[in-house]
Amino acid sequence: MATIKDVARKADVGVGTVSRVINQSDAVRPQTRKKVLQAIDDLNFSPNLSARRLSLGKTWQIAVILPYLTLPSYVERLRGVQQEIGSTDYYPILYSVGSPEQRDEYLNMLSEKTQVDGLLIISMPLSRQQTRKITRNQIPAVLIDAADPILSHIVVDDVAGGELATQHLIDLGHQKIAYLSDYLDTPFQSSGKDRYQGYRIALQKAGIPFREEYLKEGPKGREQAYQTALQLLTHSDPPSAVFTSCDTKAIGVLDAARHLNIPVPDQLSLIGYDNIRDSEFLNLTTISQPLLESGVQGTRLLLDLVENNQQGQLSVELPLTLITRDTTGPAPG
Amino acid sequence: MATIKDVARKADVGVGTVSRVINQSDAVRPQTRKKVLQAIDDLNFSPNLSARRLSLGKTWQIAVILPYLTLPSYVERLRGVQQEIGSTDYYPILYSVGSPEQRDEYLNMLSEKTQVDGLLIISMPLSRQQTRKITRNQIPAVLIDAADPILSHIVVDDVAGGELATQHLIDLGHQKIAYLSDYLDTPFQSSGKDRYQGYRIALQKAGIPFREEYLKEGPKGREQAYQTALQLLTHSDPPSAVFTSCDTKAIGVLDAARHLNIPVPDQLSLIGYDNIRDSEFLNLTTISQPLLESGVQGTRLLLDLVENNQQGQLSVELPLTLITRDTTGPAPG
DNA sequence: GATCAGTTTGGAACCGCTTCCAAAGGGACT
DNA sequence: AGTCCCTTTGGAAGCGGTTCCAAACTGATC
Repeated sequence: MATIKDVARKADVGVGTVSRVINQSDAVRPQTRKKVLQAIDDLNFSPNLSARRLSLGKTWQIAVILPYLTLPSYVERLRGVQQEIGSTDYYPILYSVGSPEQRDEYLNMLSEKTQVDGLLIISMPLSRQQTRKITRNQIPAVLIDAADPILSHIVVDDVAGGELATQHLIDLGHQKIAYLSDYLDTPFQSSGKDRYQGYRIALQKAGIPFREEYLKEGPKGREQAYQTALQLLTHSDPPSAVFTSCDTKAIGVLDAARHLNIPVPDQLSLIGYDNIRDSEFLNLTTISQPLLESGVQGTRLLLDLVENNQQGQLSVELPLTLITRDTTGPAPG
Repeated sequence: MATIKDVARKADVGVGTVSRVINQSDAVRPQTRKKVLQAIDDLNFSPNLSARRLSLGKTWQIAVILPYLTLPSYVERLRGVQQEIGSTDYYPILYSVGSPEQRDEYLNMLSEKTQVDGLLIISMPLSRQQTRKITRNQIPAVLIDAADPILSHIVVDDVAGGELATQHLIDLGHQKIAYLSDYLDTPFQSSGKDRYQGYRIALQKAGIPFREEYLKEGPKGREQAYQTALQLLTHSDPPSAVFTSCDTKAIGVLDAARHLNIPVPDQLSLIGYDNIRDSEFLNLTTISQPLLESGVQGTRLLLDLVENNQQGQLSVELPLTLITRDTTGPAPG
């Protein structure tokens, strides 16, 4: 492989001049430039990236840390990252995380600098300690789909989302609205709680009293939701509408309604959250968040940090949208 | 940022010794090692990757060139790559290709060496010229889901797959079998065409005449397939079975059948291709190709090339399987 | 043709690591 | 204590770029 020295010799110039030509920089006399270009072409020269990086102290690489691509939402956010980064000189290195241990391993390694110019962390909240390590080492970092007390991040306003969903049901005339959720009190993920808060706000604004028996928490998953819904719907005074904290749960409720022969949306309106792929197929009304957009904006934010070496936290809140499909309708009676 | 020199000074040893400790190499006296480790810890030292790469003449990075992640099959193959590469010291850099121009740009750049240690090219046939450039520069490269006259590659026998699918329908007594596909004549992908060939072969073997109006080409995607299927199924003499070149399209056809109130599989049998994740949920009969496995094997092959610097082409053909689910049944009447 | 300011150029020094070679150190044996 | 061989160590050289500085060149002006 030819080096810059070879080119310099061949073109009968100094290495500095070759470097200047390569970097399209400054003033090189046209005839000199031509000589150099010719030599580069003759020798099929291409600069060594590692050398350039060492010299420049910059890698032009961004670490993208995200869960192993099992969920469509991860893929979608990644697509956003790619879309945005594609128009820059940076390249993404994928760190696909399959377990908490692996996550910690990667994060540890990457917070030691000199590996990449910045960290983009997707759908993965950080521990206090990890956050501290990153800030201490002054590594530009942005979280997508996770909040952080110190680092910049892109999130959605789940309180507003909860309100949006509930308001939709209220607008349809519903008064007896249940909320079915994952456990509200977990230290790891606050979205369920936020959505619940939105639910309460919407009720309050509409002057509908909150009813304890319409709030159901439980473990994650469709099956769990199915069981809970069976109870809820056979209650002596059952709700006419259910808002679930995620689409997976909504599907469980849909199963239960079908099992109990309760027609949806005639007898029961149902709204989920997240707009997962299955929801489209099942025609589930839901709240959608801008997944791709989160990747785009997160990348943009990170590159800003990297390039301008800006300090300070920036947190962006993306808007949610109501997707009206076939599982919500006017309140019966 | 601390360098190896700082560590050496602090531990009162030579830089060579520090390097030896970092690389867990050779013989360093335990007490010396301890001193060095202490200094490394004190200074929060972490070696500069660019320097190391320059010195070693190796990047530990693999370029993964693949189409923008629109199709689940791309994602699935990528997952295979990640799974396999995760257990090594290498890391993938994603080059997501959105257009032929971009593909050429990336390939050109990457064939110039010193950027990465190897090229993994997914779902993207190369031109003669590109192949030549890569071989001339002696860059280890492997194609997944595309054949090549010179470079190693992982493929499936799509002609056999097309035949397998069609034969399945014929076995069920179908005579009016449509084939719905991406555009057949594209320089970008040949699998659609191969599958089509298999379709024709199966028809011929069974003595069923080919009918022009049962062949539908069109752009990628579910929505497109939906539209096409609406036409096809409202034809005066509609097919009793449809074979689509991919599951995404099959799902579109399923939508159309539902929209037209055509029961599947009673009135219409439907077989897809690829066995994407959604197919399982939808109980779609399909031809399964080991997508994830292709990523795994391709990566393994490439790393072999990289590490052993082996020459010679290796081409692996992965087996296809018929997955019988609920969308195919006996021909009506 | 001498002077001068501005432009262009060559090349040493540097980025931070690995590795090779020679030198120093250690222990077993005479 | 001296010898020998093996282990351990220090540090210079090299990887291939960029950049800074001083030197060389340019041509306009007197």
